[in-house]
Amino acid sequence: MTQDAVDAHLTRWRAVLPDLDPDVEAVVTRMEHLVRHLRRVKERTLAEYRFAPYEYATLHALAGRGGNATPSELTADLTISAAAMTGRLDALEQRGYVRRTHSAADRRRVDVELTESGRAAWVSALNVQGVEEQRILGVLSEGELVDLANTLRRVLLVAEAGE
Amino acid sequence: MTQDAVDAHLTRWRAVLPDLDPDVEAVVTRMEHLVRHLRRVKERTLAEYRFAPYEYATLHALAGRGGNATPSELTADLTISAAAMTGRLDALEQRGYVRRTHSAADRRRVDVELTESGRAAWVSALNVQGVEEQRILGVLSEGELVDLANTLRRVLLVAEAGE
DNA sequence: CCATAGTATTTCGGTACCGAACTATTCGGC
DNA sequence: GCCGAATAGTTCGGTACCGAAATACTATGG
Repeated sequence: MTQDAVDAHLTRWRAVLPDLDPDVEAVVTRMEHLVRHLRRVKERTLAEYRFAPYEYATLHALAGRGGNATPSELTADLTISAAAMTGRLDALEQRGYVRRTHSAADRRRVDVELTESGRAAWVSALNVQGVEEQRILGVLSEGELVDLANTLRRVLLVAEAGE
Repeated sequence: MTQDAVDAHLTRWRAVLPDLDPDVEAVVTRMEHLVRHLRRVKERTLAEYRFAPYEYATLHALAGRGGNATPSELTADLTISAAAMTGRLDALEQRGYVRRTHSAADRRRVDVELTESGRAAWVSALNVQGVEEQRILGVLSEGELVDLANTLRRVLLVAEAGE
């Protein structure tokens, strides 16, 4: 079987740390590599659409809530600080992708709305998303892919339970 | 089968984007969640040892090279900018964890050396690493774990080939 | 050997982020 | 109804990062 970068990584580290479990380490490190790979490809794609990753992520979260949300909701969805969200919305408002209005019902709150131009920008970048995911996971058969998804669910449930 | 956070995520997004492949999306999103989960647990652990994540990562890279390396090597290993590495080494030198000396052979170069105190700090934090990885992957049998590692290798090889 | 090109590292200017302090508004108990 | 506690959002001070310019040195071609 051909070696990947993680096999090399493991060989190197086993010399320094003989005690680590090679299979556990291999699984964790491969997931880290795959996630980073997809993130990089995504960032390159977004750059073509003149998007910073955080700008796209914010529009994506807003679109996921139907184009209307409060800063708090977006802050929670993206797990960033409230201060960071203020900065992101300032920039997106500047570019005309979102609109902020004080809520009439509760004047502490702000309603963030995706503009037409914001939605158009999001969709155009979205349409090329997922291509790389399909490409790399396409090496697996449909059955293998489903098995993989189910195996990862079992692991994630343990992770979530330990929070 | 019990639902995890990703099942909920998928249900929510399929309403907005009917075209996405649920199995591909499930695998990718679960890997992202697992990697983030492990990163968070690790950061919490490191905080107990008064380590910022980037400080530990730098010592770890240095230890992985036997305790001696140049800033360029560490920069490449961690894929950060050279400027960032200068800042990290400044901080680590301040805390007495590394020592910088001008290389005698090539005076442009700097030799970074892990001090005794630096190695001790690294080892103490290292000893509790991997516990969470073992815990969540412990739900799989040894055979399932090996299968998972091999499946991910196949996927990662495709990712690496596409660079 | 000298000029030029190349390399290793640091410095500089600017950005996104976080936690904490602050402002404006609403809620809850008396 | 009023006052203190709670909540939504923004502002502020500080940090780690990046890309580019600067610095210091080494290699190379004539």
